[in-house]
Amino acid sequence: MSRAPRSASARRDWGDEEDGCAVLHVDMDAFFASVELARRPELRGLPVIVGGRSRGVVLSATYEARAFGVRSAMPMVRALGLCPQAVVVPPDHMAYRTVSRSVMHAFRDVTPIVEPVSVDEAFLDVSGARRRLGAPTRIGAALRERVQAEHGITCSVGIASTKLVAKLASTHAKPDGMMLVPAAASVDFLRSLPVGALWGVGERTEEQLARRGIRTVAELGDAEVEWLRSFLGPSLGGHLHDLAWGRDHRSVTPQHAEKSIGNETTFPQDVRDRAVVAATVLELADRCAARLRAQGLVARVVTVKVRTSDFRTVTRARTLVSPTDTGQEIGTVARELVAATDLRGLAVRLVGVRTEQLEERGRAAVQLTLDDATSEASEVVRAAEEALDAVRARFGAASVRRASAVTRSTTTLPSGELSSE
DNA sequence: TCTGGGGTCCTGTAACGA
DNA sequence: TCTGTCGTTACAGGACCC
Repeated sequence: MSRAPRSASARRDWGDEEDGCAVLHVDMDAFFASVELARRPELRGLPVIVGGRSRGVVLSATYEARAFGVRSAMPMVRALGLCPQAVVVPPDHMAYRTVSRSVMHAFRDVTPIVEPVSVDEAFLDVSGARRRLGAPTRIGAALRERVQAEHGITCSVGIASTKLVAKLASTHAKPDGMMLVPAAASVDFLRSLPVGALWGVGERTEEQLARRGIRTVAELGDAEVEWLRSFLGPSLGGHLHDLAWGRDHRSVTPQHAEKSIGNETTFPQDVRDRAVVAATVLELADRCAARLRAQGLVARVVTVKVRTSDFRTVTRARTLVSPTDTGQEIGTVARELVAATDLRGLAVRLVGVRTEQLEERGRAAVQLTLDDATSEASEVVRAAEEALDAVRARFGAASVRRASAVTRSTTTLPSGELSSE
C-alpha cells in the first residue's frame, strides 16, 4: 500500500553481504484484498477491489485490478471506470485486524523487537536472533513461508541496515519477494531513486523540489542543506538531506503509546440539517469514548473536524478542565464546537471527533471541584456507558444507541461502519 | 478524477503570564 | 501603573503516512 515510486526496471541485486543488516521490513501484498481472496478462493485470478460505497475510495486492489491502472486511494468511481468488470468487496476491518494480530504474533516468535507500522506492515530488529535462526535473509524467507502457510497471503521483505532502506527495499521486492540492500550499498541504492520515494516526501514536497530542479535523491543529497531548509523548513530540510545520505538513526522500537483516538464519517449525501450533524457527532463521540475505555485511557483535548461541500476542512479544539472517557462529556464539547463553526451556509460532507493528550485513566490528574455532585454524576455516567460497552460486546455495536443520537429524519452512521470498530 | 478513515508531526499565530 | 519583551501554551491548518 506504499506510494513510494519504483520502476520495474530498477536494479534489484545490490550484493549479498548481510553483516550490519539487522532491520527487516515486512509488508503484506495488497493486504485487504489478499485476506478477502484467502477466504473466498473463487475470486482468485479476478480483478478484486476492496472499497466503500459510491463516495469511497479504493482501500486495496488485487494485482489483476492494478493491471488496469487501479490504485489504492483512488476514488471508486474512477476505479470502476478503468476496470468495470472488477468485483467490489466491502471492507471487513475486523477480519483484517484478526489476521494482522496473528501475523504480528508470528513476527514476535522471531524477535521481541517488533514495531508494527500499520495493520499490514512492521519493522523487526533481528540482531539478537542471528545465532538462533541464521542470517537475516534466512529469517525473512522463513517468515514469508509461515505467513503464506498460515494465512494464504503473501508478503514482501526488505532487509537493510536502517529502517528507511529496509522499507524501500520491501517496496522494490513487491509483490511476493525479498530484497537485501547491504550497508555499503545503501547510499548508492538511495541515490538511484526519485525523491518521492523518501518517507516524508509527499505530493506537495515533491512539487516544491521539482520546481527547484530536484527530482532524484542524488540531487537532493548534493544540494546545500541550508538552501533546502530555507524553503522546506528547518526540520524537514535537514531530515531529508540526512536521509538522502542514508543517515537514519531511528531504531526499531516495539510498542508505542497512542497519541490520539478519533472517528470520522463522510455522509452518503451532503447534509444541511444541523440536527443530523449533531446526532452524528454524538455517535462518533460515543465510539471514541468506548475506545478510550477499552484501552484504559482518558483524554484532555477534544477536536472536531468539519468538511463542507466545497471540500474545505475546519478543525476546532478545546482543552477540558479534567480528562474524560465518557461519550457524554466528549459529545457535549464536540457538539458545542461544531455548533460554533461557521459553515458559510454550506452543507456538511464529513464530521469527525478526535480525542488527544491521552493519559492512563488511573494516573490522570483530575481537576478538583468544590461540587461533589458533579464528580458523582460523571461517575454515574461512566458506569452507565460501561454497561453499554458490555451490551455492545455481547450483542454487537449497533445493538444499542443513545436516544439523542437518533434523529427522526434519518439514521446517522451507516450500520456497516458502526460495526467496523 | 474528485477526493475515506485512521493516525502523526510540523509550523505559524495568538494569547497569556512573568 | 504602564509598556515592551520573551518564553510557553493552545489552537488551527496542512502535509504526510498506510
